[in-house]
Amino acid sequence: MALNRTDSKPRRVRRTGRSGGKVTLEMVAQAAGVSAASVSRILNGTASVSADKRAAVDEAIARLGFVPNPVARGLAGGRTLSIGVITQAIDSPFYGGALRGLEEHLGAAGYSPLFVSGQWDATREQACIEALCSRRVDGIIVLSGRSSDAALARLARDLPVVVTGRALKAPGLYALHFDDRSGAQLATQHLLDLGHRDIAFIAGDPKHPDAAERLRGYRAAFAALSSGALTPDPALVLQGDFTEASGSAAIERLLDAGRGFSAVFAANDQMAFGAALALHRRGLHVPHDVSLVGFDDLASASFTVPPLTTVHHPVYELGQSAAQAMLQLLAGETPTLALSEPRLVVRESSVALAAQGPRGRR
Amino acid sequence: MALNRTDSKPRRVRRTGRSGGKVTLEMVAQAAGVSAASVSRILNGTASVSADKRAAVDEAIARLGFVPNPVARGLAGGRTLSIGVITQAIDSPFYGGALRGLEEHLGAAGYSPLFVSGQWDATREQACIEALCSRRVDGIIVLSGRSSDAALARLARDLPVVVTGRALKAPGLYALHFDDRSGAQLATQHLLDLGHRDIAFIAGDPKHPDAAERLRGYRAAFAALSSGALTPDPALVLQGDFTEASGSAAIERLLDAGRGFSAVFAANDQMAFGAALALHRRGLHVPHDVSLVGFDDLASASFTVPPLTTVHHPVYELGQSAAQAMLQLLAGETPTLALSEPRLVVRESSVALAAQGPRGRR
DNA sequence: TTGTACGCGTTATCAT
DNA sequence: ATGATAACGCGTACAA
Repeated sequence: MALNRTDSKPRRVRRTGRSGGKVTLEMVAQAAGVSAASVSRILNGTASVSADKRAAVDEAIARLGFVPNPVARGLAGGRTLSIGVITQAIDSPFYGGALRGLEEHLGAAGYSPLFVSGQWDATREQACIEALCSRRVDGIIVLSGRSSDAALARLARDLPVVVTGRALKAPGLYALHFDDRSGAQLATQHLLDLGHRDIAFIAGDPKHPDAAERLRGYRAAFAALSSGALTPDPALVLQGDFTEASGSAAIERLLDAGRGFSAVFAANDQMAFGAALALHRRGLHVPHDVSLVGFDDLASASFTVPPLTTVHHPVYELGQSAAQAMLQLLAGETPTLALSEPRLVVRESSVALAAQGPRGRR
Repeated sequence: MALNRTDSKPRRVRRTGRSGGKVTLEMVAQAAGVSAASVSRILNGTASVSADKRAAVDEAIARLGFVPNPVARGLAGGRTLSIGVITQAIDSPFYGGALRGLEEHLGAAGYSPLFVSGQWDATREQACIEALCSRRVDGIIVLSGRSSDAALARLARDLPVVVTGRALKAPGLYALHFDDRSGAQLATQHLLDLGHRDIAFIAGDPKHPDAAERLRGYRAAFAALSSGALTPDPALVLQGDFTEASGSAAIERLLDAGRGFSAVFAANDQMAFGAALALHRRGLHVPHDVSLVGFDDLASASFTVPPLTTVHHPVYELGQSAAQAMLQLLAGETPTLALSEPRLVVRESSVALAAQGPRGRR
């Protein structure tokens, strides 16, 4: 059998050395005079190792500048140290902060987020999930997904899942819930406290659970005021879809209908911006003629003219907590953290009814 | 040897079935009655295959629901079908559109983008690049990076690189350049055409190449007007850093200095928004007292009060083209595509000097 | 504690 | 054209 071991034909190395000085674990092992297995064990903290071997290996790693290959790790160990993150639109002004929080906190733990966009489409979202699974992500975080609760629960049987924007309990899954309802109630209450009664509401995309919750909050504030007796005029509830354009359109319809109102509460800041523009076009000033309140507290909300009163939605914290929860799930622990409560940020777009001019009143 | 094959202890499969019904290429090969190599060849279009074998394999793939494992592919073939994308902030309102364009066009070609944030820091950016390389991305796209030209050229020797925001030529690298200078000149020219002469300029972060170009464009417009004789008052050039807050601060300083001005050109929309707010706080109205022009044409620019006149920066197209260029580089071709020219979008924040009130004039 | 041997799922090389 | 077979770089039972 030693017959063809004459070494007459030294085999070339295959890879041409792309992606830098490729130092393998095996090379480290050789340099340190130990087996590859030991190096692996040291890297992963598995089992114990003698101090001197560890020192030798550490030295070799540093000297050779060894960096483990995540791809090989993924194949061998089943862990890729990457977390799939499904967002609805990678360029959403709303989720931006969450993505940042995720990136920072997952990164600190050695995990890399894999961002994909679901485009508010259940089918597309499912395709994203499958793509992520095929890439062997260690877990999946779904930001306000369109998938059914059942689908997510099923997914959670295969790998850790963290979802936001819905209340859902299932093994291997953690739901991070923000209280949209009381946030909306807070905002409406603020306008009621200012003396407003004819408060228009621009609702969000009905397919979005948050939208329904915010509408409930709006109604709840009226109910709380009057022990259930008072309910807002249905004519003051306009349908929007969370875009600026829909906010503008809602105001147009409202104005055309001739129904008076002194304040507007939009289910998100983007619609509030659109509403402000439509009011402006009709010669109505915020807040002198109409008070305006938004929801989400986008970064730009404090720089609009006038700065927008809105409900702060802790998106960065959302990302941070989602990362935290995922990390705990991965560690086999059960997350318990919750999001902070909604908080009203009063700026300059809302004033007392008494301080407004007559034009906006009915 | 049959001694311990009594099946008294049925060996568990190692992987517990995570990530769905794991169907391997080998299983497909077996089902189709061919070798694994052939299946691989069919999948990759390498070499020729007989029609009947191909049919059998296709059938088996469909029947078993086989989906190739990108991780194993990455290890074996050296290609991961993933492209690293370095952005400065994952939640930047400016680059959002570019990320979307990248995701869509890379995805259509079967590639997945890996988004990482450089945080405007050369060191951090370098770390990102190394992380991406260790994950064996097939190429890297750098959106307005802070790395040196030399560092990028060096990187391009290892893998295809596409950069934006700088003019740079190197083998394996393609630079996608947007003409910030003429864009800024366009905007300034617009204000000059409207009769303005005291045009303040809020400059961007000096560490950003675009910022310098936009300043040059501002000056060039004055030079063009007067055959080089006219040059804007240095007191009208304020330093900003591309944030809303810096735009506000710049206006504050300008107003405090007492130097009159009838128009403001901000080097990006965010600073223009900040400027608008600062003017508002000082009781100056846009455009009645001061005309205002921005740069970038953010999605929100058309919904501010009043809608902002600005230079359209084709960010979505930027992402699309960067993806295209990367794909061509990957295919061994030499990209030739260029970005469309800057285009002024006139909205309602800029009017003729003659139409303005006296307050903004000096 | 440490080393050996094998497996992860695919591509590439070398035969045939 | 097609099939064995050896990598790819690492994790991990199992043995020592």
